[in-house]
Amino acid sequence: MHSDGPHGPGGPGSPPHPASSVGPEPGQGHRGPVVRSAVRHAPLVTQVSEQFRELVRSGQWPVGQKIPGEHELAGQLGVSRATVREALRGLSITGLLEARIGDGTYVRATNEITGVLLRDEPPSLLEHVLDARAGIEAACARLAARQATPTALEVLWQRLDARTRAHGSGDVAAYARADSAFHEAVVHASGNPLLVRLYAAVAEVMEESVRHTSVLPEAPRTRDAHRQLAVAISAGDEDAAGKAAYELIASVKAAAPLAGPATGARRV
Amino acid sequence: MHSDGPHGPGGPGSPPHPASSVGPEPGQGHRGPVVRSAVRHAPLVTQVSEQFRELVRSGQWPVGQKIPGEHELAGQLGVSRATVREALRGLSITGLLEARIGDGTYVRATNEITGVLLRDEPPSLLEHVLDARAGIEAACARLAARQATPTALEVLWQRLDARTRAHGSGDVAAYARADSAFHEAVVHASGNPLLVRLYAAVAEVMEESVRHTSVLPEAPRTRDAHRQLAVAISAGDEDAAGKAAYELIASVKAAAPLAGPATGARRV
DNA sequence: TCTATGCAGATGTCAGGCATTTACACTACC
DNA sequence: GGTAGTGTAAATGCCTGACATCTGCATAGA
Repeated sequence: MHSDGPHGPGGPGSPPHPASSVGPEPGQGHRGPVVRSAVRHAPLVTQVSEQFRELVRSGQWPVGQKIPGEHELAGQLGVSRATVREALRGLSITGLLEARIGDGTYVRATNEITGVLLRDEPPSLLEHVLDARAGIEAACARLAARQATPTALEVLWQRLDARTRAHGSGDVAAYARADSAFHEAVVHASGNPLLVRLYAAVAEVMEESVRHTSVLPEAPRTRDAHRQLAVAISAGDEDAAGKAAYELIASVKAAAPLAGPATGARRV
Repeated sequence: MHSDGPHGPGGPGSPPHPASSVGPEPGQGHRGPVVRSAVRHAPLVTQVSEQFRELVRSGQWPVGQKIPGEHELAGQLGVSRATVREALRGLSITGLLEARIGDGTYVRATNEITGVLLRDEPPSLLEHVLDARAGIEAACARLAARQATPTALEVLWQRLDARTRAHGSGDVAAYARADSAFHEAVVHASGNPLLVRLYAAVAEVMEESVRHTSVLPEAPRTRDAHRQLAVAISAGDEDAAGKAAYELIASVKAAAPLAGPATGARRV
């Protein structure tokens, strides 16, 4: 070595052992809090960053919430503030978090791809988002029609039923959730993890675009479109499945003419 | 203020003025090197990070290349190493860069979404990537058939011609480029920036998956598929355009049966 | 020729400091 | 009573300087 000091790593009074996690429950991180002396340890920053990302993704740090301060996090994790800062900065640049000077750091998105998309093209016409969503869902629908497992099909129909029931109940929040769940079932039935991720990102961007969504009574055309989609997938008809996905979005557009970003839009 | 010191920002001997850029040509950064006292300045780290990202995206820092060291970057930009580190860390976490301890920092991807995808699901069956690509391209093809501008159509046919010529020439590299250019033209013709970004990401993932690509003579079916796609888009036939995009991928799959990731695959 | 060694340089981590901004409670004034 | 101004605590932003540790490479040795 080109330089030698009398004290251990981290200068005089090095921290004995990083311990404790950040979330509410102590000692149950992603894969343990922070391991410093593993046989082949990954950089500390990476571990810390991973931990934060897990907290965001798992919902322990919900979107919009203010997370603990840098000093506090550093203390809890037993690492220096610089390390925490680098980790947070990474997630900020990714778009997952957002640091506000003099205030604190807030959670901005759950999905990293969403973060990137939102950061670079915030307005992004709602029509573009809808078209992209339709395209990905159509692709998934085709794949699902070709190769969906029986289990996936069962889930699909269950979700469709739940969606119909939720619509009848009048509970808008429940209806919105059921609707999302149905569409996710379609995407998952494709069996393609890549498309699942891309869809999730686009869907989250859409959520962001139409935050002030007012759920209106859906048109019969829209309701039919949902059923047609499930039917086509179950029948294994690729072309029909793809077309149904597009018809679905078309029905939504017809019910809510688009005029620009953040226009009053309906649930799909 | 709760504490006051006799010296300026950054302790004794603060840097007089950040200057000079990082790239080969001095003084021509993204929008000037680093502006510290703007009327409403964004955080320095953000500016620096933006600058690095631009260098990656513009190709001044090509994929695979080792970028200058942190100390050097800090010196050139006139900021502290901590700031440079935070900026680099952000891009590392995103997947754009990759830091190797004791060695240096390397460029890993041009597209941030690609970086995220590669980081989380590195293996990702080649078939999944192909299907995702086909799905997005099909969606773009449908949109293009509906609303492509005359200019976009002209570009499309030009690229198809160029692709055919490149194939005849036998120059594999040129052929690969021409092929990519054609597909990009299809996607751009959709007029949807969101889909353009997603396609670029997936395409880059594919490049990574089939790095050792050996370009084989394309089957007649594949060549026809390319032409059919252009025809359908020009004719404004949505359904035909979508089907053509899928047929294109199907023809490639037929010519090169997939057995797993990194299987010898052909150019599409 | 092959192997061991040492050096230079890179990233990783830490500690501590001060600057700047913001939210919020408090006070004084109208 | 309501409003504008003020002050303070706490947060992020930025910097300095040091040391640890790893890696690539040139060099000296077997």
